[in-house]
Amino acid sequence: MADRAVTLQQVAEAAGVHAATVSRALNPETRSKVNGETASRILEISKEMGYRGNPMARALRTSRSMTVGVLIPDLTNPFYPPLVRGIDDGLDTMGYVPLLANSDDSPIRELTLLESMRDRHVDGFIIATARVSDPAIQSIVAEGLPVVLVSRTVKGLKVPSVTLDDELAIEMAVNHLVDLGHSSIGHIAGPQDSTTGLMRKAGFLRACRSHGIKSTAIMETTRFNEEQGRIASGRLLDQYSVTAIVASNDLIALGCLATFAERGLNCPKDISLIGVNDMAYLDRIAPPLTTIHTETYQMGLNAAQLLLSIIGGKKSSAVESRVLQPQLTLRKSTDVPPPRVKKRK
Amino acid sequence: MADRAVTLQQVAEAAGVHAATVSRALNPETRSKVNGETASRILEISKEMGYRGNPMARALRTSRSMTVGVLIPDLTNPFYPPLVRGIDDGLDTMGYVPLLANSDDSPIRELTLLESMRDRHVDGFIIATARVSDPAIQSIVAEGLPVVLVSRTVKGLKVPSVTLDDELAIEMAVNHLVDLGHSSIGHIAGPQDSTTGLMRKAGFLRACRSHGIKSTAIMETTRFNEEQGRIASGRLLDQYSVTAIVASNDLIALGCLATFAERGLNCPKDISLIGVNDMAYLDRIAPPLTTIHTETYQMGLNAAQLLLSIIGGKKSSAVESRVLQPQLTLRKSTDVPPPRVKKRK
DNA sequence: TTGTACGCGTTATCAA
DNA sequence: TTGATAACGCGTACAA
Repeated sequence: MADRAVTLQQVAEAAGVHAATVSRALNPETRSKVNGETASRILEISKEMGYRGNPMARALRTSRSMTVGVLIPDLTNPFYPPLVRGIDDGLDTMGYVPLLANSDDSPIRELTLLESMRDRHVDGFIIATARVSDPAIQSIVAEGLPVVLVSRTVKGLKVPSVTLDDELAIEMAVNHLVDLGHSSIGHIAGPQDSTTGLMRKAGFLRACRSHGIKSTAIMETTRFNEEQGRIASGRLLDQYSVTAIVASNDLIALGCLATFAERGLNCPKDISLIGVNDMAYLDRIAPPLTTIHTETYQMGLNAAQLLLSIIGGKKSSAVESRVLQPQLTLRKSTDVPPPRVKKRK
Repeated sequence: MADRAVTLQQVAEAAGVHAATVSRALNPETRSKVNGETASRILEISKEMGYRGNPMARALRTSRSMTVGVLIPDLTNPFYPPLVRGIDDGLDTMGYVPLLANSDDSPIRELTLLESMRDRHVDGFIIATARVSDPAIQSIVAEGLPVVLVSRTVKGLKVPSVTLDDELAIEMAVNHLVDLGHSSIGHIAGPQDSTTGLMRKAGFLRACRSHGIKSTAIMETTRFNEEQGRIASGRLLDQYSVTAIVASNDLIALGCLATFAERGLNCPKDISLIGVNDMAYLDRIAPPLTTIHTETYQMGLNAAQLLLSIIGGKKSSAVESRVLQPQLTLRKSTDVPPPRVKKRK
């Protein structure tokens, strides 16, 4: 049963022509250079024989592996599965295959992974682990390899990217809270070495300013996760008296909810909360989380499309980055502020 | 900046030896066949020159691609990210890289993907999409390619696998409910063309029998998802009067909760619910879901290890499958049955 | 339109 | 212990 792979040579012999002719006939790009009849005959024979071609030989010859390196922080972070799924589906349309790896947000691991993928001769990269300053990515870009950044970008690096309008996202969140009547609003900011954390904090500051409310109640986290969110929100509540919190993302928001529970705070009656991303199953938690929706799947799909266009020959500097629009998703974690705010000091 | 890859030839010239010698020196397996001094000299020079090697050329020559095909139903199903992460980490230890693809539980897509991966000369497969009868997988196995099944298996196919003890999992669920005093227990079974759905239903029947309770309140779904769970649980409640439901997995349990909400049923006061897998963030929903915990990450890690041992030369028939032990995780969706059960007929 | 010849970068086999 | 040589399977100038 275990036939060894059929080779071009064998097809050629069976068809009574030279291997080169078979190669030309099988490649759509060069098929025109071969007699129509013989071409279709070869096509038929190769199909009969179950010819598949050897991707290694082809890759060695063309130095194109038909693979793409996909780098994300951590697949078990619920933000990424839809993103990766979008990338997968996008790459699949052109016969490309992703080489997926998790960096756990470690710069050295990112470097290792990037180099390992480069050594495997991937045709390009889709990177979701970018930091504001990221030498590893810069060096990959400097080598001239096709790169698309997704979700996060590198400051000052001119590379195509697909991102959420992070500033706008937070502004929408603040606007929503202000509309409800809040004026003491806190922010749990994400890591400031990522553009998402950075831009969202900037958005918070700008929105507060535009509403004329002072915005000192800010705590930063070092990771976008629940634990960090729990700790930071605890510190925030220790130091400030706020009626609402804008979390830099949903995971951090989940941490805030944990803090609320610890302190017997009812959300949204005592305090309102809003997150960013609208990760899966947030509508099922208690309380269902109001959040800013991100089209994560589309983000991945777009990233794949951009990269494919670059691999296809388009100058990297000529492809324009895409910025996805955030969308307010109302649920139950935000409400009007409680009647009276008790000051701590 | 964009140096073209350093080749074996170039290192050889720089070291004043033949390329073959460099090859031998660089490969740990053959290093003993080369003079110790020259070996270390070559090693040093190659490091200096930043020699990386060309995986395509190597693969062409050795017909080993250092890649593994990983097939799952759908990455956005929360069960899979930890599984894939385990696989990733397991493969990474030996320098292998996963080629990930989603089948969406479509048999034809599974076939296409499997063939496409085979054509890419992956060194083996880790498959999480198996159906009870699965010709595509059988033919891959028949071709002699290394395969490890994970989570689900193919009936009658002698292939190493890593699975949960599905029957036991459901038995534990039923036992828990019986301990609480329930005697009218329903089951939302998963798809019966997957061993998980099948075995879990069998476990349900067996457990009921052992407790001497009749177990006719069973509804089957065609997919392991929330929507199907919602529909099936609706039908179950229309036809039977039960005080508790065992869902074949957590997603289905989520669907049950949706039905409860629709009908104004309080869980667990009016009806108890228990799921399987303990997917992420189930402790945050309302009510926190009691479930049977699965070590999903370990499952993936183990699968990778088994596959690597086969690729490493171990006879597939000689590696023993692993069966993971389920674990009852108590939360808030199960309680004693309501005082009086109103019969419908 | 088709065939020839070579090379992509390695590794394996043989001689030396 | 090392060097020479072939071969893995394919694509592509170039010649015919």
